[in-house]
Amino acid sequence: MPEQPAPRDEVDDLVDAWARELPTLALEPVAVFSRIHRLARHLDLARREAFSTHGIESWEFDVLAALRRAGAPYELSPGRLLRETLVTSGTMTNRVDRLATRGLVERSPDPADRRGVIVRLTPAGREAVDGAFAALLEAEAALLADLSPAEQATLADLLRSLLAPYA
Amino acid sequence: MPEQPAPRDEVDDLVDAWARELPTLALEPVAVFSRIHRLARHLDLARREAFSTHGIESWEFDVLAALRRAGAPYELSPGRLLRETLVTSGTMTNRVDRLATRGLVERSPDPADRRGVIVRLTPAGREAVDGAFAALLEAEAALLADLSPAEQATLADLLRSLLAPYA
DNA sequence: GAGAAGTATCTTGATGTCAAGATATCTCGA
DNA sequence: TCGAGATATCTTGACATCAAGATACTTCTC
Repeated sequence: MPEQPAPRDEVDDLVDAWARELPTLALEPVAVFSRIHRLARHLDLARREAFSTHGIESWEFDVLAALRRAGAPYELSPGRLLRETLVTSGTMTNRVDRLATRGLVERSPDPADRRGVIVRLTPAGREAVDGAFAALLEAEAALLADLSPAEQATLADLLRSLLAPYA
Repeated sequence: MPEQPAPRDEVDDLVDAWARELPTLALEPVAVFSRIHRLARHLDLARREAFSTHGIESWEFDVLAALRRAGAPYELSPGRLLRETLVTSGTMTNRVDRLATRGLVERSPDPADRRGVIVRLTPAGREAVDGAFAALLEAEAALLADLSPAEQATLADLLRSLLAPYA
């Protein structure tokens, strides 16, 4: 039950423009995916903003958060980290290097596998990620304020359905 | 009316992990925004895949599509293009350079403003963008297949509400 | 109409990411 | 036990992007 329907947005204009130029195409997918694309972009900016007050960047949060979610002792392998964060191994090597330089993580050899490495959150890293996560939740909650709890749940369910094929 | 509820997804696991580690935080926003983030990523891959069969890349499509939507004679200024595609001026200069080299757009001086430039779609550019757009719609429609038309409309409406503050 | 401020585009230098490949180590079957 | 293939991480080189600034032109104000 939206209090009032949302006004036309930029994607409505986008769909109209395509409809005018290519009237024979079925444009329904654009209304969904173009909005997801744009929201993701705005979300990135909001994340950057929220994290900046805690002195970390989005890519740093992604890595630190994966370690934090793992629970004490906050350790994961680089391979596990890159699977969690969907980046390549070269990128992860670079990220861990820089986080270690900043003292937010430590690298140590894996005693069980001499090819392996263990990345562990330092106390400073844990402090940074916990603060940044709280700030992120606060910022995101503000973005959801116009939706009722029921609408939020409906939205989450519909998004889960779209994500299901990738499980 | 979903035929059957979607199975648990990776974000359900993510939320559970955070809840285990930080039980006092309200995690509702994560269920929405983390899915949007992930969907945007999968969507990027799907776009790349759909466009590759037409020999163009995502960034090329973004520029060509803006020109195509403008309608005949398919002309826009670089400034207008960068506002449409949300990139910086340096990026747009680079993109137009490469598209012109490939013969998909042409650059000419703006007769009305000697600072200005006009970027125009060539016939080859129009052919490329129309084919790529059809392929994109087809791929996106497949991703939406599990949602009923009513659910698709609900989803689009909820996303519009989230996007409204940025209008 | 002359100067100041605004606008449009391009250039430069730094950065983060990726793809491909190199190196070291492990695992499993013969 | 030996070797082939799998696995884990790191290195390298190329590239697209961005931020900041340079240049050229236009518009506004007095």
